[in-house]
Amino acid sequence: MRFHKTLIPTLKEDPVDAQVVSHRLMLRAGLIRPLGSGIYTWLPLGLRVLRKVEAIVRQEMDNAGAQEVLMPAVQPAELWQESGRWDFYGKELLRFTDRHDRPCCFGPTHEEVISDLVRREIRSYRQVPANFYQIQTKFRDEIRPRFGIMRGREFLMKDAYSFDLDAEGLDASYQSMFAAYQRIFQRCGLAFRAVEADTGSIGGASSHEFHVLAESGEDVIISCDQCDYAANLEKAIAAEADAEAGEAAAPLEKVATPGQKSIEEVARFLQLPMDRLIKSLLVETPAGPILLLVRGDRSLNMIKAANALKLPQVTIPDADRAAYWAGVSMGSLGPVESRLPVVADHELRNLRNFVCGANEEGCHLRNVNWQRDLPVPQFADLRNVTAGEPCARCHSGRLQRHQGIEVGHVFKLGDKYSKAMNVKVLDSQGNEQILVMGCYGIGVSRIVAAAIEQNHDANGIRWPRSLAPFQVELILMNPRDSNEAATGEQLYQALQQAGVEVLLDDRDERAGVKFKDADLLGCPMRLLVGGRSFKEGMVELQSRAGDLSQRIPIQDALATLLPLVKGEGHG
RNA sequence: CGGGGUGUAGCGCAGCCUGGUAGCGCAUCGGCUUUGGGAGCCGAGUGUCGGAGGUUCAAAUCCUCUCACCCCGACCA
Repeated sequence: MRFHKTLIPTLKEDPVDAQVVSHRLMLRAGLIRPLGSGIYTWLPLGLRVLRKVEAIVRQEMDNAGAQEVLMPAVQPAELWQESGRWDFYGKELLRFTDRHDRPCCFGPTHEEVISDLVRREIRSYRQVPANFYQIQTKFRDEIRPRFGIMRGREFLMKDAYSFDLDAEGLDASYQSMFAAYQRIFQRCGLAFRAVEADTGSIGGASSHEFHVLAESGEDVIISCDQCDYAANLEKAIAAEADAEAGEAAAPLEKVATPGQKSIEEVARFLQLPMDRLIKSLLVETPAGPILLLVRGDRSLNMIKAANALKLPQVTIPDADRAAYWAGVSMGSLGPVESRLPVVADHELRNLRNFVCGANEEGCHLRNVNWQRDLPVPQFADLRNVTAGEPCARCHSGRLQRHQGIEVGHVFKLGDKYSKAMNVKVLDSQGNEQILVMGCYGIGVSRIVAAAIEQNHDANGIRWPRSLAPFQVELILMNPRDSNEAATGEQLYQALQQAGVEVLLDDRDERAGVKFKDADLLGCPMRLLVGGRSFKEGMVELQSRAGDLSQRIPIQDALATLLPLVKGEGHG
């Protein structure tokens, strides 16, 4: 491809709105341009990278035996009403009506559509297992799109859906996809980790997420430093501490704690460690207000809370409503003689002589004990684990905390959709049987951003070889010099004939401009034709990684370069 | 959703407080000189000042409404 004939609008200055590296570099390198909040045009260079990811995904899915289809982006509401998600899915679902006033949505995912297809077309147990996938544009009307392509509203996703006769079949399909995903992310040259995950609004039994490790990641993942336990923070658990030999119950005591609101303030005021306090959190749910308790030094995880309560959503009410429900300000709220339903974190089960709000303005209770002072509540997993806690699986390791970008997610859906939508076949005995489903997503466009987060330096992108828009950028130092131009042209043609993807920078610009742009664009290899070395019959070969810089005779250029760019590597 | 911020040339910004000829840098176009890490000089073009309404002799500037974009926020909110 010729630079001067291609739209590659590089920017010298950092776009002011871009907060993360990948967003900045994608704009600066001319890969994308924004159209609205969370929606982007992919320019020629960016599209090449996107197609690289797509091709890798497609190959591995095909190899794993999945069949490619392409489903509609626009879907009728009836399907979503049938699965029950029309009401359950919140504002993220972009809804609209067609000219006949029929409600529709722009598909954020395709469980309903594929279920509908399969129930119509697949009748016999002989036709399963089957796995269908597509690579398609999705739209999710995110609360707050940000970080460019990383969390856009419109994005390119690969989604696959497996159908099996029984749980064993689903296990096999799941494992096959899990393995395919590992190959995909390896081939993309990414450092990633598979973790146990919450199932979110897709629903279903068990699931794993694939995270690219990066500081800018929006998700927190927890992993053990000894065994292979790894989980999303929304799901991660730590080993429970052993019950301590019981401290004798001390007499209950009400203490005035004027003006001491936060756990920290109260702990300091009473000269107690924070883990002797109980944090009382009033949350709002579709089932009304509920009081949640975690240890003073812990934090509540709302997703865990929603799961524990078996409710779709748990939110923090605004201060006025909270005070109305509680009858006291939040700083003095507590579970003793509370009118509200109480759920406590597991960790509090063995806590004795603890401190909590007295439900009386500016007062706390100390030496509170379950049973004697208040009924033993329901216990559940409500809290975030913290780095350094012992691993629940191996008990010898310690938990670590990383940030990750979720690029893949595999679920065992079970019969959640197939039952609701009546997806069944006749088995070998002639009996109807509901199929069990799995679903498997990959954020194709997000991988492009994640790859940049992991592969860049101060000067620009450093593409892994497998994703680079071009393997080689051939810089013509002075296109107006006919000798240099002719040699550059020959090399350009020869490389193309040898099947090498090459970008010819034939712009009539100063050398410095082309060097800066080449750094920014991040092709793994750079070939300089012209200038000083040319006068000596040489060209210069450099790697973007900086580990290679050599002069080679013009006639040897092709032979030297080819082995370095052939095949798929991680460069 | 709540809170905050910003909208002025393609991009980055100043001007607004205190109303009175719409500016600067980069980019673009032309010319000359340059030419190995984002060149220099000379010249040129470029704007419904986000939109609507209002106040005023006069509005980028003041007031009201509105739209868009960005940031922050779910353990004292």
